[in-house]
Amino acid sequence: MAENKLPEEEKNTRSLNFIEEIIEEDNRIGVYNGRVHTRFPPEPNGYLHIGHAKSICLNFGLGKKYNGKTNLRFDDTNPVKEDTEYVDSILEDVKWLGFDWEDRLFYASDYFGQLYDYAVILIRKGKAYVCDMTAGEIGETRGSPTRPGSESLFRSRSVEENIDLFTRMRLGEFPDGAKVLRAKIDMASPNMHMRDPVLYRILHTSHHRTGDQWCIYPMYDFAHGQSDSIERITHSICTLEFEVHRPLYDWFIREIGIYSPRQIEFARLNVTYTIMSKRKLLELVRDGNVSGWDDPRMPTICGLRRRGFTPASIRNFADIIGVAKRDNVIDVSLLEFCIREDLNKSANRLMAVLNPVRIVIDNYPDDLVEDMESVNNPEDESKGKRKLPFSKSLFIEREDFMEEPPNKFFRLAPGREVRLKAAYIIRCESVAKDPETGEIIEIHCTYDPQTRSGMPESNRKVKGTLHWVSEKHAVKAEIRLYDRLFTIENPDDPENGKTYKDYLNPDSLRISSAMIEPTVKNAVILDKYQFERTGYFSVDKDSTPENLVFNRVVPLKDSWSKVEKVK
RNA sequence: UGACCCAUGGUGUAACGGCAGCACAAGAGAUUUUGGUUCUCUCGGCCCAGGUUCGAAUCCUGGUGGGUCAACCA
Repeated sequence: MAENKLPEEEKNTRSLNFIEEIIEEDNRIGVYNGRVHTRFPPEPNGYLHIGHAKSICLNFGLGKKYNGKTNLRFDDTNPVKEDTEYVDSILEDVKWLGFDWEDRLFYASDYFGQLYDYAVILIRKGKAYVCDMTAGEIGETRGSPTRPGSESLFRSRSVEENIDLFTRMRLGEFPDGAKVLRAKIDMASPNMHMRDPVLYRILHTSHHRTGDQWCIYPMYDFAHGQSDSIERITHSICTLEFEVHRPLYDWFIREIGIYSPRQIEFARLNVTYTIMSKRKLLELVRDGNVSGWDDPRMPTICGLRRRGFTPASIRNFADIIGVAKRDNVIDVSLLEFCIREDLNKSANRLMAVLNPVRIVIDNYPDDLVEDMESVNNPEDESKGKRKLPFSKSLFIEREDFMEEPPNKFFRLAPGREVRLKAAYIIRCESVAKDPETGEIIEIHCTYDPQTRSGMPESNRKVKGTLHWVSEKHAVKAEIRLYDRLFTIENPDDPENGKTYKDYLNPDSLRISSAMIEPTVKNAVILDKYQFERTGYFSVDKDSTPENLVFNRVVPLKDSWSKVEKVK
């Protein structure tokens, strides 16, 4: 009993990350009456990636941990970039990751009316004004981080004039770019975001949800905090680059005089050998460097899903990497560890030969077929067993045979014995080669009938165990082998004169085929298997019953190839 | 030539003034009908300099290094 309790206790006493500390302190003081309400606020202008997954797991995880709630809100304030295609994919991805926003799906565009009223409040307080300068002029008069800006000539317009102009902006009397609404704060602030930021711009563009109802749209800064406020969010968690926005976030809430959530910033996720920037990801798709947003090499959620990652593995990854404020680059091997750990326990095993060479058991009866029994998953007895047809002519991996084996080679070689998993121990007697090329065509073996799995003699120790598949029963499938998309750890940090594109890995996709045991015929899209001794594979969406296609999620750990490389 | 943020093994992340721990990676061994899994072990760290203190990774000061900020993007 007491022992059963231990892991539970450990879990509860696990140290808190800095956000949890803030929340617990807020709860202790009673700032939000012990209420915890978070939100995940994507802009629907692209597909979600593993970095978003970190944020999703964080926000929904916090909601769950503190018996609170988590909203899904689309930050859709820029109709130029946004589209329902992205809304749909985001909905699907969050759901797939295993999170539920229940009845709390919101859009910043739901609040356009309210936001407009907030702007009017600021105007009436003399805290906002309509400015006629061009974008260029506003930029020039903003100054620089080290030099104060200068005030707009329109800064002193009367409240009445501002109300009139803002109303007419909304009515569509002015063309795009003619006027903006600006906050009246401080053009000399050391924080650039406080130098009379733009609140509203004129955009005669149809919005994916509000259509042509509006021709002025709020900027991020004017929409985000107020949306949080409207939804009674307690802790508004975002990434580090918004840290300098926080004074402005608080300024709007205070000046408008509404409920105040608390913005907290954490360091975004980076992973080695890939990129996380939406813009660059989009370029890869547009330039055809990958097949699409869901290319299995992409760090997108849909890419990882297609590759064969499980929601649990990604959630676990997000949990393990932690949350802090310092910049970080997570080693991709940690992600690989997470999916291996999950699939090792959940994926059934299959015999699949990726690079086949024929072996003939010379002393095995020509037409005999025996059913060999093999466990589906040694980690999970409940997964049962299956039958593998065995016959005279088989395939094994070409790499599992060497004519002149080095020291620690435990596999098949002339005169050597190995075990065929779940079947017999065989001995290599001779090798048939192509007289022209010298390539091995056939390996001739003999088997020991007393060593069939389960028989007493089968306990004989041999150095190696190989996977195999019966030639006439084998099912051929297409195999897609993936490697990292980039050749350097941090493609975002290229050498002088180069860009991330210069580091694209030309071998990130290798298409091959495999001979697989007949059980594989039952495989359907997204099914995951461990191909014995080689790796984890997932059925691709291109797969059909006649033409199976597998993605390699990740290879098995391979300490032999390491030994080989050292030589 | 500014403001703000950050700094713990190779990579991440703990420590709340009291023995620097965990995970991944790396290395060694045991087990194994997967060179997988599992188990054991090893390697390796507080950016620097002062100060406060009986005692500092932790607090203070000053350096150094890194990041963010000058879209009518989010």
